[in-house]
Amino acid sequence: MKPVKVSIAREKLEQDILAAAKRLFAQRGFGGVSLDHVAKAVGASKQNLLYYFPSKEALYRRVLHGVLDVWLSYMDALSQRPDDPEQALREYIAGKLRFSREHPDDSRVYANEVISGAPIFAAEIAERVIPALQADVAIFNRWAERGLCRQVDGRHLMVLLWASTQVYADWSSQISLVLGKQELDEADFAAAESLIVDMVLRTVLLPGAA
Amino acid sequence: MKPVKVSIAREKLEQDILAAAKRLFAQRGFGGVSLDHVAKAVGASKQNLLYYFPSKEALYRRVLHGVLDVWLSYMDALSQRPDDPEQALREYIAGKLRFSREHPDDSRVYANEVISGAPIFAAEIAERVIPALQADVAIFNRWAERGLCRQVDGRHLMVLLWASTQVYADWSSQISLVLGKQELDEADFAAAESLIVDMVLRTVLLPGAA
DNA sequence: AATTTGTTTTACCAATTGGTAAAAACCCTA
DNA sequence: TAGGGTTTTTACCAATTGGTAAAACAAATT
Repeated sequence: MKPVKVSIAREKLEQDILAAAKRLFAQRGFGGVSLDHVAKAVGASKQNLLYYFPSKEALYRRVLHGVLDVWLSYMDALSQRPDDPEQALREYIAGKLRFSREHPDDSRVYANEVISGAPIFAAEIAERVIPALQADVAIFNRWAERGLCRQVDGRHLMVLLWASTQVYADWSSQISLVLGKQELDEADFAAAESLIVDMVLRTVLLPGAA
Repeated sequence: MKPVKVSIAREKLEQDILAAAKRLFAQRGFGGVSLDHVAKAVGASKQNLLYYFPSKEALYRRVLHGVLDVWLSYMDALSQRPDDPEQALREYIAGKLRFSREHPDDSRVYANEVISGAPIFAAEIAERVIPALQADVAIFNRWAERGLCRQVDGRHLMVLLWASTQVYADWSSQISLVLGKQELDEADFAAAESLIVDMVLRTVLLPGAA
């Protein structure tokens, strides 16, 4: 078994291509991006790009795979605090909003794929996202059973959490218009976080809890 | 001033083209759709299509314009009940979810445009959506002033309402996976509505109110 | 220095892209 | 039924699309 040797230069160009492709796919979707766009964005030739990624779909899959890695890495906050729903939810929401802030293009690529009906990534979503989600839902249900929180449909609650946090990445252009500024800043994300946390805790926590 | 005479056939084909274009733009975005796709979908030739719509962008603008009409028509529920926040919000949420259910492609076309940064429709969004939104926010603020509801940032609340209702159109493929069914049905929308209404009312209504 | 391996460039390709020009067919009314 | 306007078809076009084949170049190994 030969060790896979990869030169620094190769690694770098490959990463550059992936980064440029992510930005373009986020903005224009799969169909709106040509290999030539991506190649020009990194100062390489289309044929050189095709040496690294054998087809446009292969490139897209690689981008999407990386996006899903990032997306999922922000999703395991619930399991970190299995006995404290309030803190767990606070951290989950904060994490998801941080994802929107730090990785808006990842969010947009993902959103584009999902809006299109996930023609290419349905299988991987089913294999990787759904189990992660079901784990989170299970945590909810355990809290409810133990009397730590109210009974709510965890699946719809998760959908609502995704929607209300990722909208600050995917819809940032429109939200900027709404807020009357060029782009969203820290204060906007803080305001969003406090509203979402407030809503979710009011809904999920027991009336008695402070 | 000649009366604009339009034959039935013409009207029909034009509407067919717009409908097919909407479906395709919803699924693949602007860049992912070719005039030939649209033409084939309605059984016409590309050149015939270009007789009705002089360019691809013109077609897209017409589709988007219609989408915005529909989108806005579901947005004025708040002003209908200026003295009853609870009922107004219930109806607003119900209406927005109905929009997601009845016009998912409109929602997706709009989402695609916004995710792309609204390159073509930023001006029209600023002219038509933002005023409508500001009117809604003003209604909120008046309620709060009159002591009918709690003080919340109406702009972020509206964003949250858009996000949590439209996600049931734009992300229906993923939500279906989450719920383990082929497509969303009435019960799913009812569950979503009850959760969203519950959350929003808990957040917006005064503690004293029933 | 020669050879192997890895990378980039040059030269193509057929199909598709958005769009134009003009001829042909259609339809209504005088 | 002839004419005029409306709609559709035919015939193009240059540019771009994703992709292939092979030659040229570069880097490491012997």
